[in-house]
Amino acid sequence: MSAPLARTRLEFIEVAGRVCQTVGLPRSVGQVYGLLYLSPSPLALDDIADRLSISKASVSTGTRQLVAWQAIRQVWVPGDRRDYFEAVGDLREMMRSVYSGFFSPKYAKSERKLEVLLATLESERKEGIVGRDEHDFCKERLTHLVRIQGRASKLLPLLEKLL
Amino acid sequence: MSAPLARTRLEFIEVAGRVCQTVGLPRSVGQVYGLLYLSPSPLALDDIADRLSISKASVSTGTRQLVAWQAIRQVWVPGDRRDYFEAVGDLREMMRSVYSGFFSPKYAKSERKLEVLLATLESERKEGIVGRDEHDFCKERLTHLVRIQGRASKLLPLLEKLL
DNA sequence: TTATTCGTTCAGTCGAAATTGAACGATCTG
DNA sequence: CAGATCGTTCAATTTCGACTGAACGAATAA
Repeated sequence: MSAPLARTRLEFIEVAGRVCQTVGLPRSVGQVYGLLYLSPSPLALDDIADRLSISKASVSTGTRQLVAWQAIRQVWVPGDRRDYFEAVGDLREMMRSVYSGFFSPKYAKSERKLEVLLATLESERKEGIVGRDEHDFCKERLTHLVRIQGRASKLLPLLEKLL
Repeated sequence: MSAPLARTRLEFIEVAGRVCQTVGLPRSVGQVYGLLYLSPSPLALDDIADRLSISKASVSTGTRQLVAWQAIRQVWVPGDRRDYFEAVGDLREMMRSVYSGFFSPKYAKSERKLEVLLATLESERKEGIVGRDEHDFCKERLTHLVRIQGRASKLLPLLEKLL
């Protein structure tokens, strides 16, 4: 049994859940993080499940996700063998790990993909599958993408520092 | 009847679709844009539907979305009363409008929400619903979010220029 | 006028992902 | 040792939203 959550925290949890949902992440992940972010003391897994009225299974998977992103950390509470969690105060660590674990691989992949596409385009030009005009047009557009994406790959790490 | 698409364009369409999907946008939107981006000449709505093998309904909603974002534009082809579409070559226009039409409102909303939450927290403190410790802790975390989000709102427009 | 063509809208379907409840292994307790 | 507690896993379910087909109004053509 624990004191009910203040409206401030309830609404924050709601917002965090919605934010996650609109970004394509499970709502429960946002709720767990929202709860922990405004929690002065660490919470155990069943506390989280109770307070959010969601299943322990969701909390289990959610916390694992958040731990992997370093958005929360697992802390040990003497005299209790349950797992406690607390939110990481500084969000930069989280953003860094989310970037390097999620965005960075995607960018690398798309970068390679663009190169492959340009090569394909050339070979298709040689085989006469695409005409000269179409080839020139596509090449220009694809190289434009390569330029943009090159700049982005330089800018994003910088952004992470400025934030 | 129209010439089949070269493998370059097919694969590009696939990539564009996947990218949209991972960002939480409909795959069809990405496909439409991908097709148009590598299209030397404008395409009509049924052309798009045929080449992508998706329904006209999807294309209709997709193009409307993309037009709103200024990612594509509607062009008029003399002698044909159908709507033709072409991709906007320079992506900066698109990013600007996507930012001001999608991200910016969200940011403004969340900013307001944070202020409201801070006010709620104060009143709940006055009513004794939250103790002093909890109040201080939550206030610190919330103001931290306000700081970050303030910096973000300044940085994003800058990023749009640098890209 | 009637018959087509074009694009949009809307209710219904479908699939993918989130969430759940139950079962399980592991670890502590009495 | 038996009993209880804790966290994870997995199959089943629910939920959510993209996608579709059909119906519709508007605009053109015959």
